[in-house]
Amino acid sequence: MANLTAFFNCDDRTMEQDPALPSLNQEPELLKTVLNKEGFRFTSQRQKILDLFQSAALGHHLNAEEIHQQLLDQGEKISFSTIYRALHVMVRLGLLQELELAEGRKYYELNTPFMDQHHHLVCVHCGDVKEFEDAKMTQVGSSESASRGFSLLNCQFTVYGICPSCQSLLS
Amino acid sequence: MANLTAFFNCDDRTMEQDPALPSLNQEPELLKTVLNKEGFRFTSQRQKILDLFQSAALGHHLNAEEIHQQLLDQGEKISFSTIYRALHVMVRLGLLQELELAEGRKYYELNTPFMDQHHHLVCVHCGDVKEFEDAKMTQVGSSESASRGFSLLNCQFTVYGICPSCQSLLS
DNA sequence: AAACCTATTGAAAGTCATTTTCGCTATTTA
DNA sequence: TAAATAGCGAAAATGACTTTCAATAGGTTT
Repeated sequence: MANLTAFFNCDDRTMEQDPALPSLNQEPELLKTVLNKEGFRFTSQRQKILDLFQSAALGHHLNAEEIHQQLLDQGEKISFSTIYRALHVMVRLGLLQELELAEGRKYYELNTPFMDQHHHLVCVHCGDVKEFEDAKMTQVGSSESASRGFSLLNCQFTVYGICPSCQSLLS
Repeated sequence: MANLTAFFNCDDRTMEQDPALPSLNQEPELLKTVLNKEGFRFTSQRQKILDLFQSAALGHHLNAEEIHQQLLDQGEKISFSTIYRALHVMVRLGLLQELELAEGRKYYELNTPFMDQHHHLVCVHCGDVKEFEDAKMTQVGSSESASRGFSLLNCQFTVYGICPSCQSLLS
């Protein structure tokens, strides 16, 4: 069986990801509402983590280490366990999306409706990540999952290559 | 910087992935040839691991644990370090492809030319993985990498959802 | 075919991102 | 506002890989 922790490991509550994604950017109180609706509690740590994503450029991805560091930089002490737990809860609630950028660690970014979903072009040498959008991806993802009776949660297209500057370094 | 071990961590030899993929399925001696050409040695362990992939259905993916278990089942003792090292070498040589199926571990499968590349539909609940093909993926991957000057290594489209049987379990 | 060089192996120790445990604190709910 | 318990931080644990190192074996040379 799969071990997709961010989807299923928020303690033991059984709950499905909410298909109607709230637009948190506007409502300062919305995080509390969304959490409480599902029996989670609002905490300042969770708000601060979400704030990081909201103040970054849309589509910017962060990992646990970077979140920890950015909070330290702004004078907030927080433990890694809290960060990981908050990330899982927010993925579960559909606020964040978990990304596999093939670097041995997980990245997260604000979840966006399917139509705006973007994908990633990764340089395997320097780790640089470029984002791009292409409606064909979402089409293929939804038609493929529909044809097999899957209910679609999300889809990721990741292209691995070597960026121009690394190409010149390597040659 | 990225930590894509299978691309870059085969000891310290600097070598690029061979763009011309040999079709190993026919030639029993080819593994030795391919290894020796790049200064690697042919060993029975490497052959046995490759055999597992070749005897499985094309596109079947295995992780280190499964390889270890299957070899044990057929009476072969092998260490995990040997398995991981062999996998890295074979990815480096273009014989295998590394997959990120978002389950906290890496999967491998026989590498196929781009035109036959297939993608994955994963049930996040039971972990079941279906394969599918769609030429649009490769098109988008190569045009996107070309437009940014990246040299394309490979691309993976992974769709996450809930399979029909898990849907009925969960409802 | 024996000698030689060094890549590869297995066992065990080490890494590192993430998870869990547990006593204490803070948010909800009654 | 008190009782119930979700969430917190610190530290220990986990698990997938990696590395180390002495012994072995593939490939090459003589």
